Amino acid sequence: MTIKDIARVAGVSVSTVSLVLSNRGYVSEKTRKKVEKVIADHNYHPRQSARQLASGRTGNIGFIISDLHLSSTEYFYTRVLLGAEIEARIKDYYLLLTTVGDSFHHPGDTPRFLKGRDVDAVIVAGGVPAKLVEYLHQVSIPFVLVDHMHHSLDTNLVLIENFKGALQAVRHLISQDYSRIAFVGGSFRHPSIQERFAGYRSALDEAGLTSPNGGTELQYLIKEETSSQIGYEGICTLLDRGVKIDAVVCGNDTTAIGCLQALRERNIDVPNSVAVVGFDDIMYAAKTAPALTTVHVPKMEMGIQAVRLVFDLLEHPGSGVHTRLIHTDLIVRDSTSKIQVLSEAVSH
Amino acid sequence: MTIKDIARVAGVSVSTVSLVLSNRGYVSEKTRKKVEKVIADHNYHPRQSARQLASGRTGNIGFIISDLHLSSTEYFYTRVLLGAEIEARIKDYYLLLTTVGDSFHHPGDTPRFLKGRDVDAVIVAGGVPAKLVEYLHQVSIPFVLVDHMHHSLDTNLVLIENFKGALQAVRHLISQDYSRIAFVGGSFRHPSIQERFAGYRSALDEAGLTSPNGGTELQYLIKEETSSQIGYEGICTLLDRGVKIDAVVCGNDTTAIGCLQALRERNIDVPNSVAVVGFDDIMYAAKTAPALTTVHVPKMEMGIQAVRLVFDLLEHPGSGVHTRLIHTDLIVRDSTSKIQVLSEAVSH
DNA sequence: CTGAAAGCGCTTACAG
DNA sequence: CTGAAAGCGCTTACAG
Repeated sequence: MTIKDIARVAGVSVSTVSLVLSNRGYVSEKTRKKVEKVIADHNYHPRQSARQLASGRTGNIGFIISDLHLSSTEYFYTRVLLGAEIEARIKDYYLLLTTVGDSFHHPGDTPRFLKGRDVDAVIVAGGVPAKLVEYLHQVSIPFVLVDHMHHSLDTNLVLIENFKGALQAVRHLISQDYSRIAFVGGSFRHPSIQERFAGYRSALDEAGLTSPNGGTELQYLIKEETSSQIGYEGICTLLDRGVKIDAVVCGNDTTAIGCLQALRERNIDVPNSVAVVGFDDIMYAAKTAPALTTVHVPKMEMGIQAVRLVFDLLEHPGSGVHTRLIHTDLIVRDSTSKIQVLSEAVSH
Repeated sequence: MTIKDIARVAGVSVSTVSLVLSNRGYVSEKTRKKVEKVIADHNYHPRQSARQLASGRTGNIGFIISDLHLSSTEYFYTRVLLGAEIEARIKDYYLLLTTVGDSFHHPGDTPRFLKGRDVDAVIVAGGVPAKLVEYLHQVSIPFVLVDHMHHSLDTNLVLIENFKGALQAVRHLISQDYSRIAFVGGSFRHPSIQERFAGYRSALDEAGLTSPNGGTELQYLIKEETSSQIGYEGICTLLDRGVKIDAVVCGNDTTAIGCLQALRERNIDVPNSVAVVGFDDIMYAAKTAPALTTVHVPKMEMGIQAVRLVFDLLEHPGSGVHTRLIHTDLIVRDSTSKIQVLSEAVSH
């Protein structure tokens, strides 16, 4: 079945069927109904490739994510992708997924959907090489960075309330009478981690808890990709230095899980001796022992907002760059609740 | 730049350029070189949509996964997807991802890439409604089921050595002097779990460990989707029944993590009082306390094999159905190693 | 081994 | 509000 067949059966021209299909232009109610019935009766679906070729639009959105993010420690961007997929489906767009390594050189590393221009726009999730962002900018394809920024280019963004989230987490710790609050985090060049760290410091300042030397003895900051390994090493390093801490704020949940592991191995009670706070609220955060207090980030919502922003860009070209902030919430669980009965399964 | 421009610059016909592009037919070495140079010089890439329309092929593979698998407890199929993506890229195919719910009715739930026939073939990862499989069969599109089967249809398959894996896991437990070996698993209708359970029972039979009443008092089998919650409840149920166990084999790692949590809360020492074995070797398996002994399943390899099988089907239509078995390996970690020094961080 | 030409199934000005 | 026709950029028999 082609559009021609539908036109013939419905007794109208091909143009009219096309107008009905794309839901545009002026078609009389009567004609529309008639055509729609024939389409439904024959279970007709236009061929995407023909539409693409004729219209010059692809109906695809490229989704770029780093190898590391997708394949190692992160259970974060998968959910962003899922949200994006669900939103894209509404407007009948397809998501074309690809991964990039930690270096980028055109054309060897250029995602193939960019070479053939098989996408109308691109979503970048998480950290990628700056050169890739510059390339996207240079070829002037509409694109959105999710949970990532370029140091100088002004781009469309979907960002998390990292600063506020960390601030609230530390305020919570302080309200629970913790005062020697450390920070452990990897991926320190990632803007989200930097902002979380900044929120942490502001909260300490605000409470007058900043130590004379700036509190650097309480900080373990590493450039490497965030992981549980870094949390493990972070705690061990601080303790081995003899630093007195009664709480630790982590760059994200994965890191916090490593902290919990190290504390467990050293028989340090959480939360009575040391409290632990994560960030992201990945699924495993609720499964740790004790269950992890963390800052909830609505990951699917990030994907949804990214796709909506893409549609806006496509519909209103030349409207400048836009930023959408994603709201966070502190989730208080057992890892920061000092007074508790041990060995009791209440989380179920 | 279009194929016409390339032909003009190279001084050949459009047909010749097309032949060079698709790397088919007979083109003289000299002509080929000449054309390839022009293509490279102008950084020309053919428009997919035009190729698709003219050839009748889409260059896309549909990837279907259930909502539950992608969005809840599973960190398994994401890796299968990644492997598939990497392999598809080699032949310049795109993967079109979609999720399906736990019921399926045509046409409401039909993935849109099937409606418009935007894919040449389909990969189904994990459990999906039987009706969806029947629909794929009925519209006679080439498709491969990964880690899943239909009860009566004969389809192309990529399967795990579940039986052998479970058999080896239990043999290992027996060699470590465990003898009261329980099985805890969800998704009991899923063929992989059934096979794992069958392997477990065969190993017990083989060792003469089967109890008079068939050992059902050692089994906790649930139809619900596999999760850590099920592992938690499974252990609690068995213990509350007063069943004596010294080891537990789980349907998968996620379930095993729930078991570990329950045992920890009841202050039952793992592995000295009870050993725990998982299946899948998800990333978190190495991060649990104690680290989880499990059966390694090469998840990316499953995706790679699925895509290769798809290509075979596309290249050799009518060659019947094929099954590819994915090899597994037992990974022995701390959760089954009775004699160990406690509180020592050796896994790093 | 190479070229001329039809055709894939749509969209989009344009004319009426 | 509707129709006729050009055109999107390729592939593929077919002829030579």
